[in-house]
Amino acid sequence: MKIKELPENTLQRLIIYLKVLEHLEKEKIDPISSEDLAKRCGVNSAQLRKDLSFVGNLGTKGVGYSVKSLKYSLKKFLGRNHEWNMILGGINPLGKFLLESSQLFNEGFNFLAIFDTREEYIGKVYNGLSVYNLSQISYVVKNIKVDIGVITAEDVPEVYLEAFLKEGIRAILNLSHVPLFSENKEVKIENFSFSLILTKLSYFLKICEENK
Amino acid sequence: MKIKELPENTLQRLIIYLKVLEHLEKEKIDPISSEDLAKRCGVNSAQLRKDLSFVGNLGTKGVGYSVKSLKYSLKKFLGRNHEWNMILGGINPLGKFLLESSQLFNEGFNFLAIFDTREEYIGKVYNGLSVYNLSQISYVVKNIKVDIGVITAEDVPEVYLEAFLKEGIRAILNLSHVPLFSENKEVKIENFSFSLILTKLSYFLKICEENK
DNA sequence: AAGTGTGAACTTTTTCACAGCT
DNA sequence: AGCTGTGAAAAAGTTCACACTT
Repeated sequence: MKIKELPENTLQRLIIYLKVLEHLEKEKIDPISSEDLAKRCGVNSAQLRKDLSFVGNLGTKGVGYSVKSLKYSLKKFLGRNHEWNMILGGINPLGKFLLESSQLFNEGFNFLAIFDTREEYIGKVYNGLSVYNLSQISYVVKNIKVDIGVITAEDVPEVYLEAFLKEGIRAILNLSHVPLFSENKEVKIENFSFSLILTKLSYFLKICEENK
Repeated sequence: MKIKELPENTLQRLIIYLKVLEHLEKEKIDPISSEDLAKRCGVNSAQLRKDLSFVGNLGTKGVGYSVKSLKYSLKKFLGRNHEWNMILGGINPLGKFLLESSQLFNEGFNFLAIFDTREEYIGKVYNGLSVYNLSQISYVVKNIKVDIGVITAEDVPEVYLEAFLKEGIRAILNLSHVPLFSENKEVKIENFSFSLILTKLSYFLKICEENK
């Protein structure tokens, strides 16, 4: 059944289901029906069941889903059942925030090193990690398997991307203000910025104002 | 032509086009063809032209698009041609980062007040703004038009949501770890967390490993 | 000659509705 | 009786391909 490729939107929703389930565990609601869970996730129940069918046959007919085991299945399916090694490109307030985030650490996303291109930052230590010169990345990364490269640098984000890809890093989170892309289909780049998501809201507000 | 409603994915892409155009302005490339711009935005040219057709007839046949005027049209269409007032719910490292972000400020997203439910934070000042008790929100917000409510609180994000909605705030950015939804179609809630976007990458990496 | 704007064809995603299990 | 899992139908989104403008 896993032949069909997972649509991007389904992936996004599966992650939301997981987040809501993690929250639900504390409320001792168990089992939960697709109807109930769907409502808490802002989707309809057919959608939720179809989405979950990509993961497997997880429910019990006539009963619903076990919160605990559904959460476990989703975590495993999403690759969140073990840890991932990350490096940071560019040290700045956002980078510092991520380095210090216990939430990310607890979810298995660990930073191993920091890189920067600006001389004045090389050698400084943040959250127990040294800042290395980006040009030295090959040496630093030689003995560790880096899974994810996070770019926070605002000056030359594309230089960090290039360096990361050259090291064979396939998964990139780009948090700079300029979206980055790669022709290479083996590489996955996620672009995010707060102004991007706030602009979605500003569009919504503009439409609201027009309809008055 | 504006009769048809804008698909969510089109909105997201329009914002990316805007971001790339802003970057492009510095490179003095002008005019630009849909082919060229599309490549820089990770989409195909038909998609880009179709997306832009929601905004209007912006190009010149046989020539392409003026970078400057396309940027301007997009900004206006997306509601980014003026300022928006925001309030923050919950003071913590992420909240502090957002308050201090000059990027957001420069793009017209301004924080006006901070709210929290925890006594020990009330009265403190961050980036020139006082922290008010959430229960006092009606008084504080009485004379200002709040456009966007940003929730960073990790303890009881739903309490902040409820308070914001009661004040008539229609646009919510929820950065807590638990996704929030509203039945009310007049309200737009954007849910985001770094672990959500990193989980997209962890899924990608898991699939990569399986195919080896 | 070059490149937009857009109906029409195609593809993907969502919703419906119900067979089938507990 | 209740609720899942899923084909089939409906809706939405993407790509094609070309008429048309500069």
